[in-house]
Amino acid sequence: MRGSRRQTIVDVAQRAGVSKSTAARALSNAPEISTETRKKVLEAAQALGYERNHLAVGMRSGRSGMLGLVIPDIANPFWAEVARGAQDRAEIHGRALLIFSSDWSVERERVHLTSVRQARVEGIILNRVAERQQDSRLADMPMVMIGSSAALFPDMDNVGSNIEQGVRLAAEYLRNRGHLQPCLIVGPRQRLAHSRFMHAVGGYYGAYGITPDNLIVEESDYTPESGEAAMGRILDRAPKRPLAVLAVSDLIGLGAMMATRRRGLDCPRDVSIIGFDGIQASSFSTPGLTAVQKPSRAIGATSVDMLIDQIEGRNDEARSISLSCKLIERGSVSDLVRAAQVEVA
Amino acid sequence: MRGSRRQTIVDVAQRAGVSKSTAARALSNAPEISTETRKKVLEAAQALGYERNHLAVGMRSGRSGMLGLVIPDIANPFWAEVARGAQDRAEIHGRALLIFSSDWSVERERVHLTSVRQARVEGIILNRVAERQQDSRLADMPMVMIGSSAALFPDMDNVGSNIEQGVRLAAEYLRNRGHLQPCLIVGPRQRLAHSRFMHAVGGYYGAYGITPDNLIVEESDYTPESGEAAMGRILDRAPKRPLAVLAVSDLIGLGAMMATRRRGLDCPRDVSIIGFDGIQASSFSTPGLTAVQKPSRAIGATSVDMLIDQIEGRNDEARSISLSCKLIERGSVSDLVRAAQVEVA
DNA sequence: ATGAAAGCGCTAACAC
DNA sequence: GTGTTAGCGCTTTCAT
Repeated sequence: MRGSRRQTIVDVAQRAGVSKSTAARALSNAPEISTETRKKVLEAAQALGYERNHLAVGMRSGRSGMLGLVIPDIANPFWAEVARGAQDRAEIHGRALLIFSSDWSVERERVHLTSVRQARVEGIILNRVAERQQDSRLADMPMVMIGSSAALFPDMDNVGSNIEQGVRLAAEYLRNRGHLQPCLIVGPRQRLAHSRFMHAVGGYYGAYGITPDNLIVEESDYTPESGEAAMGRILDRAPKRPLAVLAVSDLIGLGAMMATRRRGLDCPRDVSIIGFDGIQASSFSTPGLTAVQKPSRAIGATSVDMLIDQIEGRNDEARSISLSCKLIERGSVSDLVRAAQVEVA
Repeated sequence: MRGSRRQTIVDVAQRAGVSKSTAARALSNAPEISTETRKKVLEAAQALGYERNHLAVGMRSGRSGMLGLVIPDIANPFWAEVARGAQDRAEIHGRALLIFSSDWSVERERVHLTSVRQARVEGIILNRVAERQQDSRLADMPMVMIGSSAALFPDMDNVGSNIEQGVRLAAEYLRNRGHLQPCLIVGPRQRLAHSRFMHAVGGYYGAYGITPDNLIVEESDYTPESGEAAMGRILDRAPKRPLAVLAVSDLIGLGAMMATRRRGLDCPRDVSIIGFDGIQASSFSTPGLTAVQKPSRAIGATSVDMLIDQIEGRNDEARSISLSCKLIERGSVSDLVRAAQVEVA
């Protein structure tokens, strides 16, 4: 059989002594077929080493068996986790995943979106970099938005982490340990994730009469290097110690920790840091980075489930799912309250 | 145009006032077409919002525009980097990437291999988990093997890191700093990567009259937890301090560092550790993990280039490319030699 | 340089 | 329950 031409359904049908369509029915587990015929066909397929041509299937039936996933960067630990969750789930639904990294570039995102559509994926899961108003070309096929940009598309299915709850988790944790007014290291200001984060922060601290203007805020890219630089600026601006920092991502928080050390300061004694992501790398620093963990894998898995629902025509109107965050306590935040009590005693 | 049926090449041809085939030629940049006609067709396509159906293209031409990538785990930092390298390169060649995680399971690998073949990818890049003798079904399409398993397929294109050179880099570095006989934490013994690693180790140390039997060796999975356990066993077996450990992966090395700390020992003073991977997470530990860095992205990129060469019919016989490793010096290895000199002085 | 026609491998109506 | 037939949208001879 090696080296010979690829077997088609016709070959299988011939060998099984049935018609093309009967073979097709047997191969696709159609119900209206006799057990005996099915067995014959399956045996023939097996013997021939037949492998269904999904291009042909997709062409005829409209079901290509593929889903598109367009994210900023597959090499970023957070997005890699999301991708893994999506992959596992897609496998369960019998779908393959076409994955693209837009690298936070609007232009690359556009190109990739075109690619997935041309590949005739059945649906697209997208973390949108271009956060402008809705692009009409996005509307005409099953699609699920993931991450913060989802808010811009209220009429679309979307799934993300519950930022409000996550921020509350972090802020409460800080507050319970005596850090009432943490500094913030936020992401790029033009990104939607930034306003969502600030809104959540404002919501929490507003109740305590603190507005974001009262807080020291520095901006950073989602890299440790940039986080380190931002922390440097905070240290310049805020000579008071001890001090606490809430970083919008773990990588940034980790960078902040390096800056702290580089200045001869100790984390958590002089500087407390809390991250936002919950990636594995944060468990390796000393101290480990206490962080709010986003439900990365679940986001990937859920987005696929929602997409399949759309594809199969269940789910009439747009759903918005927001998955809870968890706090991973490690050692990067000091407990000022306990310290004070000990001192008194 | 919204909501209406998807535009086909026939629609484009009609609007441009040419035949289907002329439109097809214009759209695929065929040379034998007048500039004027091409322009007309392109405009029509643009106006209609036409998007080429790659399923149909693939079906007719045999070029689906897709490549398959089957790796152990996209959420593993090393493999995520490989995937990113492959992705960027695939984009350049106008190909999309179908990515699967086998999770080190032979069964899942088999299933995924079937999936990519059914999707009619033009070629497959594979890190083989099942390391038995050659599977005949792998031979009949363009394929490049990546990682250590490649050695089992001498008649296939393959690309990986130069383990011998990497081990030499690590061993030499250790030796120069007075660590003449490091302990080893190796990966699962049944995996081919293990024998390759041990062979390289044997090659280096043989020259110094040291056989692997003289070395303390512990086995570990590619996780920090498992590495931590393995380090615990080493510490039990080897009471002598200071001591050096060469770990076969960064995640394992990082785990070893945690075990060291947990025992109240100091890295690098009591225990020196060197890793093998060069992932970002290793830069966050204290001390940072000195490690041999494998050329992960380059492996991904090169594998795609080789695959495209195969697909396009260049490259008659199997090539084996092995990319050099680099040493990333951080702080996890002590310098016994200098320490001794200082003492003397 | 362009058009007509065939057909890639499959599924979905429609017969029987 | 099974066979027949007609395409899905495109590329590719083969004419012209």
